[in-house]
This record gives sequence, structure tokens and C-alpha cells, in this order.
Amino acid sequence: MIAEVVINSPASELGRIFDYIIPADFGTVTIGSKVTVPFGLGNTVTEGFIVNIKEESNIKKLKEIESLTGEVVSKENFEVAEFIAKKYFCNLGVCLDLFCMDKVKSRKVKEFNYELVPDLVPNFEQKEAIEKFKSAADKHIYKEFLLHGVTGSGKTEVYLQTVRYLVEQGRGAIVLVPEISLTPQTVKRFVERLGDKVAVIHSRLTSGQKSEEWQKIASGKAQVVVGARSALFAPIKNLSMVIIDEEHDASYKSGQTPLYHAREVAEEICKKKNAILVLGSATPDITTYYRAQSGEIEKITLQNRANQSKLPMVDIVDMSNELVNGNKMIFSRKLYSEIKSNLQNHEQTILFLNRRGHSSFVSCRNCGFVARCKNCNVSLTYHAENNTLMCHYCGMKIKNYDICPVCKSPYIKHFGIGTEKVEKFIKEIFPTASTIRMDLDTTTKRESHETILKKFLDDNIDILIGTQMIAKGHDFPNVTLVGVVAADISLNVNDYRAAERTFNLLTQVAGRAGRGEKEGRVIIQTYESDNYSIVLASEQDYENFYKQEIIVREQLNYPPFCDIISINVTSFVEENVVNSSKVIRDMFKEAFAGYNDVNVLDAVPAPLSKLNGKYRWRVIIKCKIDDEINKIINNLLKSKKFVTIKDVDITIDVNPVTSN
DNA sequence: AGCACGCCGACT
DNA sequence: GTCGGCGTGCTC
Repeated sequence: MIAEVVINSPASELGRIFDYIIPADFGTVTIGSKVTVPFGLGNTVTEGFIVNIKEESNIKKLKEIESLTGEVVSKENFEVAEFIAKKYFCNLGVCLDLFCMDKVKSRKVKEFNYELVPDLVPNFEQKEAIEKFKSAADKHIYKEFLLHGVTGSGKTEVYLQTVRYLVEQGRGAIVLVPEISLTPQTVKRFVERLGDKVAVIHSRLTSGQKSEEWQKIASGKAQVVVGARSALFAPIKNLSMVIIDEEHDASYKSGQTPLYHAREVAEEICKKKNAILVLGSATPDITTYYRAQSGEIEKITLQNRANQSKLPMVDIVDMSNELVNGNKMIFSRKLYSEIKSNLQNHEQTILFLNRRGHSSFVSCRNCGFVARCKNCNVSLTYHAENNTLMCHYCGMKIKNYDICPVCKSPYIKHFGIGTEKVEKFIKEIFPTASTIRMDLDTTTKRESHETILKKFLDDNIDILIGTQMIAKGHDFPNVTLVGVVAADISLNVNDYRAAERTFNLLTQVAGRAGRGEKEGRVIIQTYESDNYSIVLASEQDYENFYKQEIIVREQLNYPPFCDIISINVTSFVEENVVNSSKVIRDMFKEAFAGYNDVNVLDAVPAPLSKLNGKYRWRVIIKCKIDDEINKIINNLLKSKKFVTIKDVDITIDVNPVTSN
């Protein structure tokens, strides 16, 4: 017998089908089986999947399948893989592989051992939400919900009680949380309530641990999986519900081929398996909310904080007024005095600044020289800790300049603030205050997120200084003050989602204050004190933010009113990227001639025009993608005429989440 | 993405 | 003469 095999490779040239002989001693072999095959002139052992079985082949020289790996993608999952391959313009092999155990090599992680604990009593709103989910799941049909709940409204409790109900009936659930909030604390809440019915999948598991969890799920012993994006593909039996917590989070978009979005794939999976999909967020994705408004998704709102604690008081401070009044500090007089009173009252403070390092750029006051990365088109960030200038994109480090490398002037100035500088300032102004910093530098070098957060909590550290990784989900009852040092950073980015991101981030950070008995205060420092995303975040007013933002999106024709297809072209040779992206642009333009609603934009350099030594250009197509448009693109990509200039890499990203 | 084949320069 | 640079083209 002959098997049609797709190779597990993202290379578009290998997206074809290859015929192989099924050795007679393999017995019955099913479609969806993962195999290894000898491939290419060197007979490299390569992974692939059987996609069809037939009697004969017109290929003369056939090789034999080397082995069956034992993994088989079910028919339903096979169809989901086909959906992903089609939607995100990538090879079927890599999509099928999503449903298989990957071989992760990572450091060890400690086991979780928790005592089981008796459900909390839900409040009225929570109870209503739980009942709605239960009755929808009982109907065994696909339905999608948006659980829109303010920070601290107890969404997790709603998930837990619904999942528990399903588990008691022998049904299964998948719970996705953002990469960053997959901490032992999050896991603990699920394990405490559901015991060994829960499997946990995250990136720090060793391959052995991961296969153990996978086995627990496949055998039906674990009925629930909690994990990041990839847990969506776990072999949960009797799947009744998928929960995507913090559904607006960017980590739900995969960073490698296939560039899928977990929300969109979850929809397909739930449709196939007649399961319900629950999207939870305090600050839903604009597109999700739009769909809820149109009635496509049922919206359930939690307006109150679960433990009765009040939402914090938020003040916006315009920093240009501070300057006018002679205050050159990075802290406004208001924030300064609030930090001071918090220190006196032994209450904790969080200072948020979404930029790590000390100074974001370094230049010579004499000749104007700016320190730039030689591999990437960005300026270097000064890190005082090790006296280096560092590229935040490729990681390149050089020693800090004492004198200007061009004109030898000693007047080198460091501009812009990062978390390192904030910590240094605090130590100068409040020498007795204890501080701890949490950003990429401190979490990769010294300690994990958990260690830092635990220290902050247990040792009652006065001030936590951090980047966006402090914004999510953590519960610190003694934090009564949150200071946003510079709210404009995420606003001044050339991206149509800048306002949405700023609103989300500020709302989430503000939500860290006043979760305990004492009331919380938030101070937002900005130079754009009347910007709607800042003002409305300070009022925790999602509804009105959405109303404003949706108008802008419609006027400028951005999602949800259209999709964005980004064709990214990179090469070490600048000329090749420029020429190739122009050729590609013309090919798409031709393919869509006569389609007035499809807008193929001119080839342009990417905002980050050089990264790791590679030049980056792109072609953006704006249109509402339907089956016909999808087919045209897929056909063009597969056709012989889709030729590009040598030495260029091309990737296609449907609705990218990063604008770089 | 690999890997081998093949056609030119540099070296023993 | 032949070793090896990488440009080109194929993978059942």
C-alpha cells in the first residue's frame, strides 16, 4: 500500500504531498498517523503525517516509511489542522503537529502539592454567569460567550465552578491563560479545587513531565487542562468547554509557523466538538467586543468586585505642568507625596513603567552622535547595572561610552527613563525604602517571576518597580498605591492598536491597587492628559473607550472592519528585499485586479527596518478575508509563478499582533 | 530547510 | 592536477 505523506516542515516548497510505500509488516495504518520517512538525497529522517492511503502511485522510485511514531491525529483534529493551514497560509504538516506532543527541552520544575479546598460562595452576578454556562454546556451545542468583568470581579471563580460541574459529569474542559500569568498561584487555584483531574501544560516543563501530563489527559484521568496557548491542542476527552482568560492578550497569537490565533482556532475546535467557548477579560479585544455588540457572541457582565472592595481612585497628573512649576523629577509632586505617605503607613506601592533598562538612548551633546545597534535599526539602551549599551531586539551589548566615539567629547548624555533609573531615583529620594524590580533583566538573570512576587508579598517590600509583567492578575492585598511613571510610552507607537494597548495596560495596572480591605489610589503620569485612552482607563470605563475606538477603526478601516494580511520579506541583502517585495506586491496586485475591496498597499520597509542584520520589508493587504480571497492567495502562493528573488525569506501573517 | 552535485579559483 | 568555495536545484 502507498501512503500520501506531508512533511513536517514550514518551508513552503515542501508543502506538497510525497508518496511512500507502507511496509507490509506495519499492519493497518490510519490516516493522521505521524511517521518518520527518509527524505531527500541524504535520506534525512524527517517527520511527517499520512494524509491518504492508496493502492498505486505514478511515482517510479518510491521509498518506504521508516517508522510509525505511535501518535495519530484524530479525524476531527485533522480537519482543524486543515482549517489552520488554509486560514494562515501554511503547510498542513506543521498544523497536524500541533496536536502531537512536542519535544520540549527545559529546566525542571517542582511538583505542585496542594490540599483540596470547599468552593467560595459566588455573588449574584457570578452565580448568574455560572448558571448560563452550565445550561449552555448542557445543550451540547457550540456557543460563544464574552465574560466581561472588571478587574477583581472574580472571573476565575466563575470558571472554576463551571469546570467543576462539567468534571462531575465526566466531561472535559480546556482553560487557557496568558503565558505570563501561568504561575504556581494560578495553577494552585485550579489544583486546589479539582485535584488530580487537572493537568498543567506550560513551557517550563521537561519533556518527561510534559508527556506525563499529556498521558494523563489522553487516558482520561485528567479531564481539565490549564495551560498557555498550546494547551488548546491537548487531547481532552468529551470536550465541553474552552475558556480563554484575558482573551485580549497578545500571547494568544503564535510567534512561529503556523501563526495562528488561539481564539480563532478555539472557535473552530468548539464548533467541531459542540463545546462552548468562554472569552474572559476586563478589557476585551475591540474585535471581540464588536462581535458581542452585534450579537454574534453572548455578553455576560460582572460589574462588581467579588470581595466588595472598591475600584481604586485614579488621578491623572500632567507632567508638563510639573515642568512649568519647576519640578524636574521623574515623579510628580502628587506621586512623590503619596509614595511618602505609603512608606509612613507601611502600605505597599507598585511603580509601573513599561520600559526596562536605565536610559532609552544615549547621545553626544557636542556632535549629536546617537549610539545605535549595528545589527538592528534601533538606538541602544543604557543599562547602568553592568555599564553597558544594549540592543533590546538582538541582545547585542557593548561597553558604555565615557567619551563620544566620533568627536571624543566627554559630554555624553543619557535620555529617557527605564525601570532601572526609577529604582535608582527611589533609592536616592527614599534611602530607607526597600525596593524590588521585576522586568526582563531581573527575571531572566536572577530570579523567576514567582520568587520576586513572593518576596514582595512575604517580606512586605515597600515598592515594586516593574514593566508590563507586573500588570496581570496578581493579588496583593497590601498594595494601596499604584504609580504609572509614564503612561504615554505605549501610546506613541506607530500601530493602530496603540490606544487599545494603552487602555488595557493602564486598566490592568490600576486594578492592582486596593484589592484588600484598604482603598487603593492610582496616579497616572502623562504628557497627554486628555487622551481618551488615558482618561477612560482612569475611569475604568471600557464601554466608552470602546465607543470612541470603534469610530476610529471604522474611519481608518482597521479591524474589526477589515483583516490585515502582512507579507513579510527579509534578507541580509538589502537590494534583494527591496526588489523582491516589489515583485510580490505586483503579483498580489495582479491577482486582485478588479477586486475593489481588496487594497494591496505599496511595499514598504517594516518599522523595524533591520533586525539581526536582516533587512525587513513588507506588503500589507487590507480586506475582509472570505473564502474566495483566501483561495486566491493560497493558489498564488502554490503557483509556479510565485517566484521571488533568491536569498529572501517570506512569511505571511494574518492579522499580526506586533507592528514591528 | 538540508543536502548533493557541479563548476571556478588557490594551492601542493 | 585536486581541494573546497557556495550557487543551484530537488526532495516520493
